[in-house]
Amino acid sequence: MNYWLIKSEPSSFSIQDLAKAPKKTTCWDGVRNYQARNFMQSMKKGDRCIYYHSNAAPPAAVGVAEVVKEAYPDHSALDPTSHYHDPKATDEKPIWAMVDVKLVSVFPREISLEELRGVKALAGMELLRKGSRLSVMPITAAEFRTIEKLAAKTP
DNA sequence: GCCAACGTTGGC
DNA sequence: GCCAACGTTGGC
Repeated sequence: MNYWLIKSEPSSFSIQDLAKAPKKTTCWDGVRNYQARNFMQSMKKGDRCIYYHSNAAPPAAVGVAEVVKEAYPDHSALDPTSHYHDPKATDEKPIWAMVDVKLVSVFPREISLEELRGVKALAGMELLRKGSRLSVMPITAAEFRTIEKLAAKTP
């Protein structure tokens, strides 16, 4: 099993939205970055993802989701009315991919970016690199567990 | 293949 | 709203 961190802007789709979604599941569409797409394509069913709120006040790790469907074409790229439409995408070459993720848990408290930065065991995470903009990134099992433990205890 | 211009991300 | 960092585009 592999571990990942996935970003979403709560104003567009928050973890609370995921909790309210049918079967608490959503397709992770709209990824338009090749590196992030490639990471998504290597996701396996059962992999766990830290759900992270970007562009939030404060930006924070807010819960855990599970991959329930492996990469398949992102149909929003083919939809001219979609905000995520990509004119270069075709049925034969959809270019972009998405996975389905299901909510596992909403953390009892959010762990802000500021707090994450203060944790030594997390110092190697891509998320904390200056200028990091990747919306899907791998993390280690140790990092995943560290974040889970942080969420469970009061600061 | 270089690189300037531009658009986007995301923290603050 | 600002702006730094980055990715993409397109002229050459």
